[in-house]
Amino acid sequence: MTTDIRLHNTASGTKETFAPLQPDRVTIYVCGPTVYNYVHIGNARPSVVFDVLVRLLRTRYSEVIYARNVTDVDDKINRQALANGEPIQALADRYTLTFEADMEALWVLPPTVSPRATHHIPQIIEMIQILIAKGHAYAAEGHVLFSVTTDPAYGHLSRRSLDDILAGARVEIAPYKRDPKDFVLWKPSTPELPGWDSPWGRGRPGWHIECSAMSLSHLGPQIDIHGGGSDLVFPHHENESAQSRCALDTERMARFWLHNGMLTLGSEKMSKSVGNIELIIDLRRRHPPELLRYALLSGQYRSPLAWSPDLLAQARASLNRLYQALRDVPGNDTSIDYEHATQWPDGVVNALADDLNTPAALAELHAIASSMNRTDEPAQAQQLRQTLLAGGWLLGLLSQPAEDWFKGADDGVLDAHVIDSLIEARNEARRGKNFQRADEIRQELLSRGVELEDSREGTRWRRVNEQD
RNA sequence: GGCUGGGUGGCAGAGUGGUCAUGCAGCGGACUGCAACUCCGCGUACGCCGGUUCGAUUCCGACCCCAGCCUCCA
Repeated sequence: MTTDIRLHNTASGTKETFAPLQPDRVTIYVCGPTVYNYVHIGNARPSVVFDVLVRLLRTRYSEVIYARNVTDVDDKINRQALANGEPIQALADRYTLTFEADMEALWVLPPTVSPRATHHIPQIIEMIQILIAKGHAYAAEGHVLFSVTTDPAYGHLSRRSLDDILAGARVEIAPYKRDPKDFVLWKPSTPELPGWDSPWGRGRPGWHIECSAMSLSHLGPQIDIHGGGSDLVFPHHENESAQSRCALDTERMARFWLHNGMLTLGSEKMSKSVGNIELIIDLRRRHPPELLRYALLSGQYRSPLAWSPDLLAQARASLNRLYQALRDVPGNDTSIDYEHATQWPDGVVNALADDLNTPAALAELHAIASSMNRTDEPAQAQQLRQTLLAGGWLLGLLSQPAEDWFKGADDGVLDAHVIDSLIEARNEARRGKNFQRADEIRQELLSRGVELEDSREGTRWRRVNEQD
């Protein structure tokens, strides 16, 4: 009897037991980045969090179709391209590639499909036409707008009434809108901007309709899970839901709406507009990517997470402990295919099944590591090692050899051969009881970022990163 | 102002109506030439005020504080 997967559904505000629409097939859509710059670590949270969810789902369901889109037509992209003096598409392509490289570095498995908005213009136009035909949208002055008052369920996701939304309106209302709350499905483009011919003239899609069309194209009219950052609940997901339901005559767009909390830096949401961001590409230069991933998973996904140097230092120490256990029980298991493993550690699975409780899951990894450290039965130690690695796989952690974690990339200052020869010199001194000389060498190595450990099997070393 | 979510020990962060989270840091011990690693043991906690209860950090109410969102590209 496997534990039910329970997920917090934004639409209901409660944890619900997960069951897909089809018994053995799960569809999941997550809003990816708008590619107009390098992404920051806050942008990576949904990718990492939903990567863990997909890993968990894949242990239970034979087919998990995961779509994570790329928004590659957007006014921010247009502005940035203009500022750079480069073609818009070139800029979008470039940052799509850097985003994918960042995700790969964070050990995020590639989604099943990574649809791009510009590849779905016909589907977007078709969806808009359906909405117009059904009376849910109208064209005005080259724009097409969604008429929110035609959707009785509008507001169901963010749980606010139309009155609440109106009361909060703080922007100038365009004259062509029938209702202040109506939002854009299509807008006209000037000749220098990206545009496509449409029944309403040359233009480009609004942000929300892109996701509705891509989700429909790849996953169908109703999906099991829709994920994204909590800042997308309103208006983005509310609008997406309205478009999809109204165009497709479905009761719900997604069975489950999942939203991750924001990363904060300096007690405020990490965001480009505020300027308090840490780009992944910069963080990767200073820290092992796995450490960044551990840090992201150290908090429950719905809570805000304060990004700080201390968070990284603690992630480093925690990973040291896990890898230390693996280092003490070497195994030849690099070729194991965890996607086909049959045994997953119950503690980790149960923690993740409870609304992706990654902190509890990490605690389970530490419990397994402690058992490994305590046992003196080699067979049991090996079994625990496999368990730890399987649990680590679920979280997307611990999939590199322990030696690689501790020794890291050659930093160009002190290569491994030099370190090994210094260690040999020190051990020669130790054998001659010249402890003063031995300690000098150890201190010399430490000052260059290498810490030694004398174990029964010999002397080991690891790099200590003062940049965490 | 409205709508969400949250306030746990030095830090991060789970969880529970009455025994333990976990990691880091700290303290004592074992191991070690000394360290490191590891092991054993220890400590400090549930924002505030009421209520329910034999008993509340956990349930209920008020209050205070914090974060996110409040649309057409912030």
